[in-house]
Amino acid sequence: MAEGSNSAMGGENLLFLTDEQLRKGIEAMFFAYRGFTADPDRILDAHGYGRAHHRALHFINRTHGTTVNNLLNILGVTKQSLNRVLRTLIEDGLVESRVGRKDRRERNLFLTEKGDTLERALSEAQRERMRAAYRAAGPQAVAGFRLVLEAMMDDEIRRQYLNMRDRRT
Amino acid sequence: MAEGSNSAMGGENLLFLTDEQLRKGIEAMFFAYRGFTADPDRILDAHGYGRAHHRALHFINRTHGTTVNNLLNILGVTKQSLNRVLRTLIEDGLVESRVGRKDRRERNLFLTEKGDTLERALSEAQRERMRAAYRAAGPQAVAGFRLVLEAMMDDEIRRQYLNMRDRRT
DNA sequence: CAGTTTATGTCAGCCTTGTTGACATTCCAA
DNA sequence: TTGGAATGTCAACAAGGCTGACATAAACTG
Repeated sequence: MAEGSNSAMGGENLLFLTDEQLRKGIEAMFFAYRGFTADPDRILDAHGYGRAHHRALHFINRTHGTTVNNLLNILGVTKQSLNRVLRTLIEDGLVESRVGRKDRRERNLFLTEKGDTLERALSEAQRERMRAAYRAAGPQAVAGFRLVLEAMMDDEIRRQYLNMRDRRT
Repeated sequence: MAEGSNSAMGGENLLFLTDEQLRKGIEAMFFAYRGFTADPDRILDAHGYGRAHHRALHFINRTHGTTVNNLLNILGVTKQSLNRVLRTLIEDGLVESRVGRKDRRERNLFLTEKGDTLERALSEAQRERMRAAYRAAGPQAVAGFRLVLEAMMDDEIRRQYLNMRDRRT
């Protein structure tokens, strides 16, 4: 009977919106996010870094030469908070900060080779879990997964997310 | 660690597993989780609480009379960390801690009426966003969403998650 | 019963990563 | 050329993770 259970009753396509179904979705998000961060966390820990470092490395790698201000918008933290993380990454030689050419108030951020190496290790660990989940769930599930996640974002963030151009599809 | 590692190169049914697709999925998780927590965070902030309090309230509500130890397993934090949060909730009269009947070493945790009120406000805000996302994405997407999330959890956690019996509301 | 294990709570102290405030530098427009 | 806006840095504080040590009470075991 599990099958046609969606459209069976009066609410038609709303039957899956019971509080119970929603609660399951909420808990799934909570537990899945833990898994999602678990593998990089282990690597980071071994290097004495935290999740904040990972996020910085990810988005610097993603948009070479990005400015601090741009990074702030994406990460949604204060500049002071980001700066602390950025400083250690620069001191440790993972990130290079170059004074902007056009506007010398800006700093353009790049990964060094060392930074790139760590970023690859982190993202590969995370991709590996994502890949396994995608394989287990199948292509159609993946499409649904992305749709729901996108619908869950704040409007402004979703706009940014969708506008980030793909690098080599 | 192949360089241009494009996992799609060989198999047609793996076409969606390019590094680029995986990266998009990773970023979608990151941004969506922010949205997922944004509404409760605002409410919590107004009450002087944090996310840790929300998690405790959620799972106490979800499993009335649960023990401290059980909560520790679900939340995946140390008892010192949980205790700090629990203590303030008890002091503030949101949670009641009763000595266990069967085993008097245990403490069974319950929400008071006040605790229930806050929990409802928090979960309703979160459900509302989830509901909107589900509506926007459609039933089929929701099924995929849940499948991928479940596949992303750590094995032990997934086992717990799946075993949590439904409370038919 | 004596000794051990289990469940819980508490104190102290550390770390990461948020926050706000103050301030220096640079750019730009009036 | 000067004042305001933008950008980034330094300092200090708070939340909430963590570990370690220890206390208590109850349960279990030989």
